[in-house]
Amino acid sequence: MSPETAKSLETKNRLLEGALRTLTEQGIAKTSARTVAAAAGVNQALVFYHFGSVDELLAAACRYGAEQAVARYRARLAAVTSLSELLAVGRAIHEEERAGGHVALLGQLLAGAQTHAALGPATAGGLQLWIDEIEQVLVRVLAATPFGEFTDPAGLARAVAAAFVGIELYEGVDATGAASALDALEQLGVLVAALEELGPVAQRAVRHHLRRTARR
Amino acid sequence: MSPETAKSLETKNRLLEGALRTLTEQGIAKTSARTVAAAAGVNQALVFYHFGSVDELLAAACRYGAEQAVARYRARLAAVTSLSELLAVGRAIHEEERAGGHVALLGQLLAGAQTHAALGPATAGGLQLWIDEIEQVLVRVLAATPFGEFTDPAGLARAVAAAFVGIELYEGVDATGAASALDALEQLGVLVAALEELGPVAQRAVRHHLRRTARR
DNA sequence: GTCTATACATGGATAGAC
DNA sequence: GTCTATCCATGTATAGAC
Repeated sequence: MSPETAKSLETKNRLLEGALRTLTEQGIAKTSARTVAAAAGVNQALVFYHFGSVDELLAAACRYGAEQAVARYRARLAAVTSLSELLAVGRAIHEEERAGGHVALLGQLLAGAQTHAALGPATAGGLQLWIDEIEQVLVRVLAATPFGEFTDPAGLARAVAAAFVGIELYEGVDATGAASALDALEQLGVLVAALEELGPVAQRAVRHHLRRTARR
Repeated sequence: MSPETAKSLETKNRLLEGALRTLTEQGIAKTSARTVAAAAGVNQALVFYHFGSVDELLAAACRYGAEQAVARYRARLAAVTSLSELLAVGRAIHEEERAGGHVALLGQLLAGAQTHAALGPATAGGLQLWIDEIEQVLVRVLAATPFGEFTDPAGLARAVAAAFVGIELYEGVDATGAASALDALEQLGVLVAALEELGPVAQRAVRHHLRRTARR
């Protein structure tokens, strides 16, 4: 669009950061041009000058925030080589998210997308960044199990991402409940990890049984 | 409180229904005393007269709506006897939710609870109704598998409920993605169902292996 | 090009009419 | 007891100052 002077970029960045802070701390219901501008320390009308509308600012903030968040965890996810490790990393991310709230932010935008049509594609895009990372991990991890050929990493990655968003939102109203949910999933991970470690003979038997009964 | 005249109850009910309609159709961001009252066909100020504040109305609507929704599915959940059946019922519920949106409504309230403190307990309570139902099913279903003794139905029920809320919200911005997520989970259900049908000898072997490696 | 002052719309809440 | 008219706060958007 414009040549993007330093001053303009500075203000835009302040607004993006302000939008993220407001969304995570106040939620979509309390996010407005005024509240965001207050968090950013700039005049309220600059939202409209630089982004056209509140929705477009939020859409931009979504992309901006999701990229940052995913980049933050990318290395750790790339190091995962088993399902139980994936669960452990998920748990660690959850702990950080308690403070950062980047995932719950997607929940806020998902909720807002209901009315603010412009948020739909942006939020889907932000979630997609997570999905892509998770899918890569799942492809790697599932190939090592007897279940690899019966699972769909692309679909599962979507399920995992959406589920994680749900759990992060849930954590906001019942921290104990969310903790027990993650505990249970971790336990489930240990279970599957144990199956991963079945001897080669048993693995072949399971695989054979699955091929007969679990035809997709 | 008051003797609850017929007229008062009528207005309250209209407001509760109006709140549910507004939350599902417009989302938490567009839900206000005015929009709810418009949907209910009553004067805006009646929200405050009958419920004290918008938040208290939403909290009441949450209880009201969650009870209705859970009652609607209770019989079907009670009939579930296996994991794959549970997944199938979950899928069927999702299809109905596309129209009804009772679960996505919990997502909206979860998002709103961030700021509107009064919504937190109410939403947690609404979710709890779902969790209780799911937990009962899981207790029943898991006992029949070789994994029963290594899983925590209470925690898993929370994980399942939160995940389902996340997927319903996700469906709002990417229907195809949500469908593939559910497909993948269904496929996973078939997989586990196949393991359920391992012969008794193999089941004992798996169980034995788990006892050694998956000590909780 | 960047931002402020200002106009107009919507939302929350209550004093007082019926 | 039930509800309406009305007030003030908050939100969106733009016309015009710098």
